[in-house]
Amino acid sequence: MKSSETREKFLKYFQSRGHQLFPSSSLVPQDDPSLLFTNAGMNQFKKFFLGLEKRDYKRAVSAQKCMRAGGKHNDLENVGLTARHHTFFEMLGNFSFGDYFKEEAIAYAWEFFTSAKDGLGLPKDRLYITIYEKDEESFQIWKKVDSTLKDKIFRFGEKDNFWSMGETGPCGPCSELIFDRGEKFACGKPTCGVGCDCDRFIELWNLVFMQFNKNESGKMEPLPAPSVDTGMGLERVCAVLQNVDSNYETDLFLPIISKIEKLSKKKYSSGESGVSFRVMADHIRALTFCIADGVIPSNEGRGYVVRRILRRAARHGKLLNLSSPFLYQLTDVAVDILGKQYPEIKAKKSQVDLVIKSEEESFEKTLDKGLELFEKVASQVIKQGKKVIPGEEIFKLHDTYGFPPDLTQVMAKEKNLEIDLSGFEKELQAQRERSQKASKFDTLPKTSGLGSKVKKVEFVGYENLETDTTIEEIWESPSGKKFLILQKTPFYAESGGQVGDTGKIAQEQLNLEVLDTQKENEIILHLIESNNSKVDKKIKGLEVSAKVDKTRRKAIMKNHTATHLLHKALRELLGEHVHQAGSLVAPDRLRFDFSHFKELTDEELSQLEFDINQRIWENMEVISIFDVPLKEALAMGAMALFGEKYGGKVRVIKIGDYSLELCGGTHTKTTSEIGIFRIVSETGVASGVRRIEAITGEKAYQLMQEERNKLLQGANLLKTDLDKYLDRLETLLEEKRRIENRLKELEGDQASGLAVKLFQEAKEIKGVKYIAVNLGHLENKEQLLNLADSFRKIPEFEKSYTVGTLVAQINSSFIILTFSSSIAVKDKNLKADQILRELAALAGGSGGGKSTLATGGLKDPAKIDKVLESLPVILEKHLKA
RNA sequence: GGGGAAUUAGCUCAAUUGGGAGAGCGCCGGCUUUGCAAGCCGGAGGUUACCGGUUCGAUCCCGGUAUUCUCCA
Repeated sequence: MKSSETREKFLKYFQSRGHQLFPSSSLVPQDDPSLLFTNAGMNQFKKFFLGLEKRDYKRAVSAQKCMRAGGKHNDLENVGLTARHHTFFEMLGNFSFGDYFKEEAIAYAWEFFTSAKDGLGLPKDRLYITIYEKDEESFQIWKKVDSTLKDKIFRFGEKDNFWSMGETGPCGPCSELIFDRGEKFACGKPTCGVGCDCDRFIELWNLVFMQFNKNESGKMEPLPAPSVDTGMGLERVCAVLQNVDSNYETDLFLPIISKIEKLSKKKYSSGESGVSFRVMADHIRALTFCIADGVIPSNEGRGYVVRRILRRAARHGKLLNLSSPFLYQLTDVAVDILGKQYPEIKAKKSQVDLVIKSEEESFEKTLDKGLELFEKVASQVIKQGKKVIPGEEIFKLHDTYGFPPDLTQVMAKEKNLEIDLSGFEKELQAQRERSQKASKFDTLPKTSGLGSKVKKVEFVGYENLETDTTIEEIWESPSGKKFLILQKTPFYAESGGQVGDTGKIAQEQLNLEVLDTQKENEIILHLIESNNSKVDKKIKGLEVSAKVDKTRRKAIMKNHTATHLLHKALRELLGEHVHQAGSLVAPDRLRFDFSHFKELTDEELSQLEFDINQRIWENMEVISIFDVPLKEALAMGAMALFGEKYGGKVRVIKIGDYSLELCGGTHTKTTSEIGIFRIVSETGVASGVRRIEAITGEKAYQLMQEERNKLLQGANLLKTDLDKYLDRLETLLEEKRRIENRLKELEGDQASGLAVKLFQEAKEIKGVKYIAVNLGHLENKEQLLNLADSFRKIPEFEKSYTVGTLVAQINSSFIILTFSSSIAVKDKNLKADQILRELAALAGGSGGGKSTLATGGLKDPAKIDKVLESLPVILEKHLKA
């Protein structure tokens, strides 16, 4: 059975049994900071299970894309070595939100697996069941569903068969369907059986029964409406159905492997020599999907996971003698296999290719750098007559320069060197401990538990900026922040990049300043000053008026609408590969991050600014449309980030016929309200991501005023008007250059004249000429050095034994310089730096330099004469020695 | 979140223990030569990322900030 057929059958089976079909949610979890990647089908339904959101449907089915790499579930290291570990995989699942429970879930699962008509038709005799040891109920149901199972139900403890969402919250027993792949796959241990970790008894489907709610004291209370969450790994099931030994031999992977064979001109084998093929086949899927979902390689968080996956794949490609870049050529096949089910990878393929290719190229650079360092290290080891590269060095190459240790090993072998792997491991372990220690105190934000006390707060702030309402609840966060919750509110809570509103909540005896507005799920929290003594439980139920700071909010609205214009203008100017990668909408500025590969040119930036201003002048209407079904919105061509909540209804912001975007934020009524749009900066955020900061309205006007004032001041200084500003400046600069050159020339002449004069007047001691002069004030050190240079240009100078000392005052400091002719250094050992140090010491100074030229400073100006007089004395001393 | 590194001309990179900021490519001008490639000479271009400290003196040493790379979580 083809994989697409298997997936299709699953979705159809449950759809025809009242389950709503949900498309896969994004690999980037929405509103869930505790999760690096979406790693199970239930992620997108978490809110329903927690009862935070209600929807009309009680049953759902989905094929969910998942990643397990980095974080708690980390399969990265195993990928390629086993038949069944993946970074990216698909999870098929059916869900019940307080509707059916164990009985139906088990019956469905059994029927789907064993029925040849509606289901997969798996042979019953090869199937086994596991349950939680204390879950008698499931045991009875399984027996009832099929009496032949009686002896094939195995009980396991909490570790294997009890599931929980976190420390607290929903939890319950689970039951797994196990398939026996036969003797051939057994590990051979005497203990081998159901539950063994080897490849014989593999878990195909896990049914989770959410039955309890674990509260903070650890007590488990029965849930009023128990739920079901199931997950089946598509890749495994396909391996079984296609009767192949490994997931990699299914139609989900084989075409990718064939393509690698073609590119590398090497043959795949299922054994150890096939590792690189499997790693690449797995990783290219992960890369394609991650990047399509907007995760771009970077050096932190999930972007870093993607970067590591890419590099690992690139390394394995190199083992097959492929020459970089090559990975991006594999996305074709991945898209062929999965593009129908997940259209986003098809839509973003060209962007994905670009990202992969440029990342491969940058890895290549990293390797080159590392190679150089390796050569250095290796030659040092050889020079020391040693045979082993120390672990510290391997670690440094890896830690600082990203040079993989396995590559170090290969390189070392070529030079007949060994590497100290255990030393490397030790260093790595030490780093791990350092990191863990540092992040120990970093606890995840706890939820307030408010959900049970307060229901959804009505937001009236799209239309009104003030309203009368009542105080519903007061909540103090663990860190001591105080929040008010109102029955309804005009305050916009921070979301979608738009900052929270500020303002006042007031009543006759009460006047509270709202410092910020946040939200938790659908509860809007108003942050108020915590030192206000009137804030206590007594004000609960009080009728108040809530007023948003109007000026601030209006500035925010201008910036938000401008952000939409910017997004659209960028796509028109640069291309469809531009996607939003984050944004900030504040009262004083807006910041917009987007995917793009080059710095924007000055021309592009001014074009962009012009385009947006033109939209403003066109006075386009900004319309918000509420409660549009997502599907419809997308059909209208609305821009949306993948991973918007599917199935739900959304709000769409339409600006004329120009821009259409999903958005919950607040906007101006027309574009002309924005007034002026000005780009302030364009910078890089990460590779492939650019950032534009801009200002609007009054802020932009202020900037223009400031700029004009600066120009006028400049023109004033240049004694000209703005028209001739540039001409005047150019002339001035040209003039300055000419004068500088002329000055240099004159100074040179002067200096060489002075040098000749001083050289002629030089005194002599024991066959060595010496010069000691106080030059008085000089402009800069350059002049002093020039003079010293001028001596060298006198032909007789370098033929003579000459030492000179010059002192000058530059600004407030006294500089001493000593020079020595080359042969004086060579034949008489009269080193300028040495002599200088001795001289300077006489006036509390110090200095240094080269043997022919040295400079230093003097602290005591009264002793300058003494210093100059001492030169012959010191020379004499040196000549004697 | 924690560690390690890097940042010098438009680009790629130098600068011997702290002692006058350089090369190659590119750019501009001139010359030479006319099959092309090029060659020769000259020139412009730098707040050595930013801020502070130590020092007579900092590209170099120390501290902080920013950005990028890299490893760990």
